[in-house]
Amino acid sequence: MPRTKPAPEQQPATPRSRKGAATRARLLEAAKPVFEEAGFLEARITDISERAGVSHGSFYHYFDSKEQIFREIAEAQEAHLTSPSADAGADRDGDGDQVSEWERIRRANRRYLERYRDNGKIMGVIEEVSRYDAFVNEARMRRQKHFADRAEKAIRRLQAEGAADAEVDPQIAAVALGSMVGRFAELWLVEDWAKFDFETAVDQVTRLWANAIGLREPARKRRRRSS
Amino acid sequence: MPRTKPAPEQQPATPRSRKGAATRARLLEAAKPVFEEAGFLEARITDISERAGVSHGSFYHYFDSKEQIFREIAEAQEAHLTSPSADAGADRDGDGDQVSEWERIRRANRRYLERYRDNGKIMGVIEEVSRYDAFVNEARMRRQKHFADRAEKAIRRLQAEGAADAEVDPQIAAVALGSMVGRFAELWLVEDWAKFDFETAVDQVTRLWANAIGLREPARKRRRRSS
Amino acid sequence: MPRTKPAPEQQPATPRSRKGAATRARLLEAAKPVFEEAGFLEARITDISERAGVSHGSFYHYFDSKEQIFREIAEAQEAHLTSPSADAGADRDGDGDQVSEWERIRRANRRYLERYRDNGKIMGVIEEVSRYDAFVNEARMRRQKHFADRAEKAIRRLQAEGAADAEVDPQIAAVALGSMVGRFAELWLVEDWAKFDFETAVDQVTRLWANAIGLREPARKRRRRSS
Amino acid sequence: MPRTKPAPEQQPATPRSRKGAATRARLLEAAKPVFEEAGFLEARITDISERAGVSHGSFYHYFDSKEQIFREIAEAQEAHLTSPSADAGADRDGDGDQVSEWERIRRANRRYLERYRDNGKIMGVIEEVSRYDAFVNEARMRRQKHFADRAEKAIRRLQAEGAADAEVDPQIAAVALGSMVGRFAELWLVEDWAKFDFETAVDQVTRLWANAIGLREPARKRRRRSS
DNA sequence: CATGAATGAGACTTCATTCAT
DNA sequence: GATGAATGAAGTCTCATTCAT
Repeated sequence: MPRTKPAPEQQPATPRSRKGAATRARLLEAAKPVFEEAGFLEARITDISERAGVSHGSFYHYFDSKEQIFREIAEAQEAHLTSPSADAGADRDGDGDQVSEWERIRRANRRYLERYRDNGKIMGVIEEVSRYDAFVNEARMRRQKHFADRAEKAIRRLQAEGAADAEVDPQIAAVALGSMVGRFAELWLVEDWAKFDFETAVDQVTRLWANAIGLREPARKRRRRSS
Repeated sequence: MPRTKPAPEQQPATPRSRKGAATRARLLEAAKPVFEEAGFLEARITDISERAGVSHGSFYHYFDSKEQIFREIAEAQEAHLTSPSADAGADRDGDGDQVSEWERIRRANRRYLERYRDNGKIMGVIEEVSRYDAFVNEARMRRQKHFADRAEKAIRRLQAEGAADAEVDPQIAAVALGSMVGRFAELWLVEDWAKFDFETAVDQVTRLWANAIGLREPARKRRRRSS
Repeated sequence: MPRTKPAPEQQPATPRSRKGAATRARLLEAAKPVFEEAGFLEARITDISERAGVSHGSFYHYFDSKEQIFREIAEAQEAHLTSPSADAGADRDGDGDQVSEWERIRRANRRYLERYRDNGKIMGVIEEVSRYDAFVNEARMRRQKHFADRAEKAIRRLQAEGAADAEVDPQIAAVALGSMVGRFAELWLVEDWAKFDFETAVDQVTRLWANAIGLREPARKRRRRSS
Repeated sequence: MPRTKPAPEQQPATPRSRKGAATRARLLEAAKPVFEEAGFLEARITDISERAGVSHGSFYHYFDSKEQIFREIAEAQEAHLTSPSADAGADRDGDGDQVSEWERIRRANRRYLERYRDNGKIMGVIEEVSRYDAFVNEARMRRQKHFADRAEKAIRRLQAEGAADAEVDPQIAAVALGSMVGRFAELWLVEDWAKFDFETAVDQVTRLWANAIGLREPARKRRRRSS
């Protein structure tokens, strides 16, 4: 879909001095809210440089174009979305026991939805831009792939253990369920489809996911709704 | 997200003469492939009128703007996507028996995916434009709502019948599963994520959907894979 | 030398109406003096459209760029420079006799110098632009070739008749003598090297040319200096 | 024709230290190939300083502007073109005899063409720049004058000796013949008009020149064609 | 001396939209 | 109804030059 020129991979000079690096960072910082507020198309270079407190020309010292700087922002955002959880021992519960599969899914979903929620605005713009900028679209697809691959592996493992519906095609299920979470996040947190309680939404998405692959909810140690 | 001017609700003169109506139709016909090939932003009025064999200025006899004509196309497309199946007695199988719930879901999914597939290009553009045109976005949301409402009702009914997981929140499930099918269609049929066999994909999405709400696959009358 | 992009051969729409043709012509007319006064680099599109009394955008309705319109002017100028003499029977003198070879050379030189003089300003700009615009340079080279070819043929003929120095290489002589007249015209009429009486200059250049190829001045019917 | 600002005659600080002088020289060295490859307009200060291995800003320690540095290069080039022959006793032949007038002309032409050939690229750029930089144009005119003056004197002398066509106007002939050699060199060696054997070209140009002023080829001591 | 960050004037260009014919 | 000429706002981008460190 996206129809963009190949995009010259060469940035115009990485800042060589400390001051330069600071200015570049300032521009990036300034650009994000501008894009969030105005959207990609309406955002003007001037808005960005003005907000960063630098001249018009300085912008071009560090970035080739509006596309260029946005790509960098999108890239960072996508990386953030797929970065591993900060908390160590994420696979243990409070008691140090190995958490259930169900819980593992819930945690992944919660993490994703939290991060999406905290960056809803820019996520919306990424969705927009990815439709006409091949580079940004590619970054988005990489995110999808990342989650799909993880999901596919998990499904295969569970099927092998006899813990999941053998009739499910792991590849298709991985994309479809990734789509479910991704789009649900967008509708809920960007498009304001409805107000859902956060933990409820996490639980529900998790249940749908688990059900879908035929995972049986662990009998004991049932999780108590938090909110 | 989408930020568009209110959009004056009045079209510029509905054609009164037969000739006028024909020209208008010609423009609409011409616009679709132009948008498909160039995307919304790149498409120029000139391209459209040229393709329609009409002068540049004539365009403005019938449409206020590029947005205007696109909205009409999007509207039609969304209507098509949600229009009821053409074949009557869709809820009967070949033998005239009431079809199973599972089968009903499959048919809905197949219909949606078929229609998405046949209009993949323009669907992609709608996705794009809905990000910055409130009107188009609204049409898209209407579609989502349409499917969500139907799904929600069905889930409630099945839960009441004890045929679906009572723990599932019908409202959230409806959005999430609608998202699943919608986004899966986009990734598969617009973004070329992977090549799936059509019927296999339909079956799989159906299974995921049914599993997710805890629907049990009908024991007898099992459907034979077609392709 | 000249380093220009290939130059898309397609003009943006030949005017289809009489009015359009008039506007286009007005722009061409306006462009010439602007280039003459400001030179190519300093000339701004705005200057041209303003002088033509049309809006900025109208310019782009008819021409792709400053280069584009200049090329057309240069092309016309070069064509003018090489166009045949208007006066019929140019090869007869007042008495209807066939004119001498010497006289023929003089007439060609006079014609060239007259035309160069009458368009000195724009010729200077062409010299300039031809250094960095391949298209204009090509037009200039075509002019050189035109004169060189004619000269070469004449020299060969005269050598065959035994009326010219057999040791002269017709090809080299043609370029060199063409260069002599061309550059002399530029220095004299564009660079204001010195003030020469017009007819004297014509006579002298003719003499040098004729001498150079070893042509003998006709004994009788000697031309009386006019000025 | 050339329209440039007066050009402040004061250079920005002649380097006082040895290191400074070296840097300045490095910049000059670097500038020449840059201009040759990119032409004047396309050449950027950055290209030059980069090639010289100096920072962008340093350039301005030594030169006021792009014009400034080019002028210096052009000046040097013009000086080189008009500098006297290195070989002493240039007016004697191998036997120590005074060389003929014809031979003297040939030597001057050969020297000029050799030097032009060895610096074709930069000569082309000088031709270009002289069209819009008064200073460079002046240097070019000085060259022309230099040769014209020498030629004029020679012609007068020969006429006085009865060895040249008395009807030739020495002043006009000097410019015209200088133009002939200058432009011929440009067409041949810069514009690649055609491939001529070097010595043949020298001979031919010499013959044309000598013929043009009515010089008789020396009867004896005839030169053997070398190549 | 050297560095490289910062500046900003100013031209080009696009194309949706208007309007006279 | 149809035509296509005319408009002009608006933004992008370049690069020589300045200047603080």
